Amino acid sequence: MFPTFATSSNDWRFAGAFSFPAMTTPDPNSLPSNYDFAATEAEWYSRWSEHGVFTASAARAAQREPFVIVLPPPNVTAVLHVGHGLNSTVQDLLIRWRRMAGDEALWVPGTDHAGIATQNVVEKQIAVEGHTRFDLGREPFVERVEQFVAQTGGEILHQLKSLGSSADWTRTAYTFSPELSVAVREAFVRLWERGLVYKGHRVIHWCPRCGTSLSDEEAEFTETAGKLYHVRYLLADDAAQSITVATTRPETMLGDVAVAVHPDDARYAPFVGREVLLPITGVRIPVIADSYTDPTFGSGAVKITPAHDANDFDVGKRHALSMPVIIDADGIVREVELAAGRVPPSLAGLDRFVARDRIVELLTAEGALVKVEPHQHNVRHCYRCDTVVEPRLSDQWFVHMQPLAEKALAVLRSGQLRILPERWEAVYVNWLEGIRDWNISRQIWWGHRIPVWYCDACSSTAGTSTPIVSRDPVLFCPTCGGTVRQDDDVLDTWFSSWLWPFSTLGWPDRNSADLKAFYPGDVLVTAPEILFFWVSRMVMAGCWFLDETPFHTVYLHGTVRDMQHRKMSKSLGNGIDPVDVVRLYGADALRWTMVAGLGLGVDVMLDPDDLEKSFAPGRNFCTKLWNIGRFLLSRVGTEPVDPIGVLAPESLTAADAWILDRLDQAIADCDAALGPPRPSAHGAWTEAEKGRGLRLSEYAEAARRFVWNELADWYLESVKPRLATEGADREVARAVLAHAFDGALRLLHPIVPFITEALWQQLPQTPHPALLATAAWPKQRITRVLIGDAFEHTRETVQAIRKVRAEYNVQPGGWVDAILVASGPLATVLTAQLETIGVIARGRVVIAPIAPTGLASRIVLSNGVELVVPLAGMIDVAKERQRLDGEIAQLDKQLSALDGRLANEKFTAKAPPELVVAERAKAEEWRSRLEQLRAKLTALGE
RNA sequence: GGGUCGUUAGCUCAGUUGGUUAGAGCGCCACGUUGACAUCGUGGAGGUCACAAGUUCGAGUCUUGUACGACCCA
Repeated sequence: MFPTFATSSNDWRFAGAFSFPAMTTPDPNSLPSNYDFAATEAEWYSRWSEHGVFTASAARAAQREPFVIVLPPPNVTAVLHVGHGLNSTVQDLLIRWRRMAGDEALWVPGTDHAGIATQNVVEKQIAVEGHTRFDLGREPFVERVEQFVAQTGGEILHQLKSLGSSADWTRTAYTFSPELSVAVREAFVRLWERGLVYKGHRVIHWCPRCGTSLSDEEAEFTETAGKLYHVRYLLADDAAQSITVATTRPETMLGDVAVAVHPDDARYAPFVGREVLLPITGVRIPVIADSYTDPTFGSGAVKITPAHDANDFDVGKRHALSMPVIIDADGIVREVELAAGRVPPSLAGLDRFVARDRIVELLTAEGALVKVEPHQHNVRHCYRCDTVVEPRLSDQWFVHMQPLAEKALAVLRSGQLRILPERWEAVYVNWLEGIRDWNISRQIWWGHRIPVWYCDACSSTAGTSTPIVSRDPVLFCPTCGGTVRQDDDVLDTWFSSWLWPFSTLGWPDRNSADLKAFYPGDVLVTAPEILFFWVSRMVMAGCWFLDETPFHTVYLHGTVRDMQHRKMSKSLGNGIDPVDVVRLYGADALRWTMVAGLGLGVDVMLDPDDLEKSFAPGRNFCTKLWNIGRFLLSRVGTEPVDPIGVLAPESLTAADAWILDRLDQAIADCDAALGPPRPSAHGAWTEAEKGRGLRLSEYAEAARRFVWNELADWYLESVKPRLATEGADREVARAVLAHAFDGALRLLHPIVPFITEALWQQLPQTPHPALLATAAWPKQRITRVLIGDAFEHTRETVQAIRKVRAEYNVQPGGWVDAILVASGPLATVLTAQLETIGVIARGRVVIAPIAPTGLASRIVLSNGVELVVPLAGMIDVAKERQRLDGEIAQLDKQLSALDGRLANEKFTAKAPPELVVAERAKAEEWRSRLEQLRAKLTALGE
């Protein structure tokens, strides 16, 4: 059922062919002049699906190299945007490439339950009904979210199909499925058993709107124009003296427990150990010395609010200070904990930002506000709802990350893992080396409930509060048999997605066939934004739980931006809906546009206001390819062609040899741009191969150049007359034409799968193979038929004639006379080319041993041959002289530079000898050409 | 404040260990509908490789500094 791949055949065209019940072979002569991408894309996607092209097999993976990519799971409620389009195009390209190259290619798709994001969506829905989640209660709310997900979730996966994504949909996974939930609990329990999960009481990032804690990564910095308030705190024992502190958040002064100064700061030395009075409330707090204080910032004295600032929390711990909480979970100022007498009635119940304004007023009234300065600083915002994050003291679950980070660093250093572009490796290392513990508990309801239970009876009687941590639900206390209650918190969404590369393959079941066959995977394709959120955590999880990095390559692609270089986003309204693009221009046009513009790590610029212009490269390419195919196939016809391997070398023309050589070169260029697909030895990248491959735009350019600039522009033009005459040479031309186009379509298929499949089906193949999607990736010929560079002479001659024609505005239909002045072997080579040159350049071309005299346009070709185009009565002497003058001037300049270099003894002595020899030869060549040109100029003047 | 990187044609970018006359796509200019293709063809213009100094026979490429910019982290 699946193709075998020839290893030694010179003829890879049929190597991957496997027979299907005959498909209809429409007459290529009747291909419509306009490509119907909508119908074609729908038809071929369903045929690929029907034939199981996308479905990988663990059994087959034993016989060949597996190649595995896991899709970064989009949020289950997400709608496709152009970033997803870019991301999945890259993955599909790689998967299709490796599938053709003979790997057992597996692309695992799926979605993420996206705890906070999804909960927010449903909360907004019920808000319309005038309710909060608390009105509904936990279980009904979760049911409501489940319903919502069941009804609308996963739509994005269907949208991905319209882009041609060849993911294995039979393996579609979901981070909140029963199977993956098992993996989540397993991971939590294992980390607990190793002492790496713990419950901590500390200041975390709190989103008052979402009502939950956030990890460091989820609280994003935004540059904000704020104010720096300088507030005077009077000494308790001497109201004549004071300390001024600087703060950006005056409302937190209600929770101040100290003023800290640097121990070496002489200005404040006399105050240390004494007390100051908090303005407004009059609470007495000590002045302490702590080296955390930066004496150069603000006044050099800083207020300490341990419950509402992570750094202050550390200071508070060091000095055993109390930690009053004065802002509650909703962001309201009040006496929450240990704060009796700290919040005046006039401020209690106010929102934190309203309270800030009121406090500033009160401070001003009291005369405690010294000054206010404008101040640029970074403020953390919730990555889900953009609310300003409130640092808040609370109980949370953490993972102690350092042991995991060490493993993730080790695999990078050993070369088992690489990141492209390589500069991101430094960022990765930097982050892992300074890793902080991961807050994994969230105070929301939508997510994996933390697998921890408490027995109230035991903790009150025995005085132990040891939680019961379990893989399976706990119904009764194992100690006393009493009732238990489960921890209310759920796990961070990323705690399930960090297991994605193996939880989707059946882990923790070590005997899972998929896990054995497909772990570890190969490439992870994503944007740099989630390097820490997801990528590095997956590496840590893979290394920790399975002792192997989950992939050997991380490919970080650029971001899609608009013409002002702004990231495309819903809020800016500058997004592009890929579904629109597919509807207007087709998936292939979208894919080509993105891939062609995708330099390594480079952002893709698209104009949301001008889709036509933005996607013109892809649309134009597809149109051109369709026209090439339509014309070429109509000329080749439906009769079977000879396999290229059976053609006698001597039956090939210079053009045949040239295009076959160009195809070999294109294959080599594409392979070099894409590969190597995996480390060649011992699972680790060598220094030499580490930075190579995944140059997608180079791959696209190499394939484009071949099919457009070489096959269509030159070979197809040159072969027209041969096809018009019945006979052996026509059969050679047909065979070469079919072979070259077949190779081009194979090279292009990973980028533009639909149009290439549709065209490929029209090739006259025997036996008729089934699908390009599973055909073999092209290989260079082992034996090259070399006929020198005869066809290059043709190309240069044609271009020279065209230049003369353009110069003198010869009508396209008009024919010109041209004489090639040549003798010896070169004359022989050119003689064989005269007809071809004539047809392409529309010239009556002859060879002559001596240049004819008289007025003519004369061009010296690089092979020394003089091209003479008489153009009777049309030659403009001034124009000819100007052209020759220009050429002579430039060549003269270059030659003097070269001569200067050769005259430099240091150069001839120190440069590599072969270079010196080459440069001397070049100088001679230029000198003789210069003489030729000067002779022409002289002749012109006579 | 720390880290990483960038600055090459009007725009977006290649340029792999220093060594041909620095390339591509798009855009621009001229001509053109010759029976595949105007979503196209042919020809052409356009760059002191940010700036300064250094190493070298030789620098877009290596070193240092300056300017501007981007991204990540605190």
